[in-house]
Amino acid sequence: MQQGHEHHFDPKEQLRSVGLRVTAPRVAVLRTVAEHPHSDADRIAAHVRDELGSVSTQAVYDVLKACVGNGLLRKIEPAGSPARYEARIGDNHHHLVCRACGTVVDIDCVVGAAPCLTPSDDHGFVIDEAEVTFWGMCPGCRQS
Amino acid sequence: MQQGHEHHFDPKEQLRSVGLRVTAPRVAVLRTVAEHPHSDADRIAAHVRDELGSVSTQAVYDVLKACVGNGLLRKIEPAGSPARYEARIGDNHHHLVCRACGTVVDIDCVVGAAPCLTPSDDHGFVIDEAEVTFWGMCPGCRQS
DNA sequence: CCCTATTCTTGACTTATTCCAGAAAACGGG
DNA sequence: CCCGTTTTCTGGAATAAGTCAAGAATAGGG
Repeated sequence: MQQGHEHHFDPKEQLRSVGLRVTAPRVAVLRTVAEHPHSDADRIAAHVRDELGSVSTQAVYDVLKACVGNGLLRKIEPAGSPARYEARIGDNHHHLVCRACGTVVDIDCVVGAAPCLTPSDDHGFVIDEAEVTFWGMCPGCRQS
Repeated sequence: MQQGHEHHFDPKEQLRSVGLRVTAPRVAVLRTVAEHPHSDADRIAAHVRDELGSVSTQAVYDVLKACVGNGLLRKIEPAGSPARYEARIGDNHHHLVCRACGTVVDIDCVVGAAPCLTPSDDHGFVIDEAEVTFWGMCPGCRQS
């Protein structure tokens, strides 16, 4: 991987900070997701196995669940693709998905404080999130 | 069902208008979805079987796919639940989903011309839809 | 009213994910 | 530094949602 570590991103420290044990699969999963955002479980498992030799599918799912549950990762589930994971959490950004190849890219919320967050009628619900997904065709797929 | 047919909604005519054959399963599916919006395939199949006696699961999936493909129904896939279907199409409304029970309710787009429809950077994509999903807890689940 | 294209049925199969029970490894106390 | 407990990881099986395939049935135009 050519990408540098501009963020000085430390998976071990992240894990400890939320009270999770530091294990090789967890560190590898966190690093993989940071380096390849919007990967699905399969792809993450493949990368982790490249790095560690052999890790069970379940370990990958368990790690992902633990990290999502502790706020280290975010899980997104665009219709039609398996769940995808990203390390960029805490900011209110959205996603743009290609209908053809499923590629996901991040979209910063244009309108600042998210006007979409306030529906006209909340039907008595307590709303905690407004998720925006843009759908379209990526440049590559448009040429086919 | 107590709800009247204010809309003078005719499934047969709808089917013909898009060039689909009129069959009992199709009519029953369209009516079921109109009467029970946001139902999943299983629930729709159950209602259709109540009405017609016996219809295969595949027939239901085929009918749903045909109707979605021809613009008679819309398919929504909130993370964590099976796909759901609704007959309200053509308007740009959104959805509010209960994190606990999965109940879906319709939300009219507050901000009129949908400012969210214009992301800051489209990454070269041709965007054709902005889908907004609100997440929260419904009144019923909040009490548990 | 018949023919043909389309649709429906049955049943097996995929894909994504979860469950389970036991083996292995991490971390805090002695 | 080692030990025990707790948590995690492994391997295999199971589940849920949806799809595929081949033949039987049926809608509707001519």
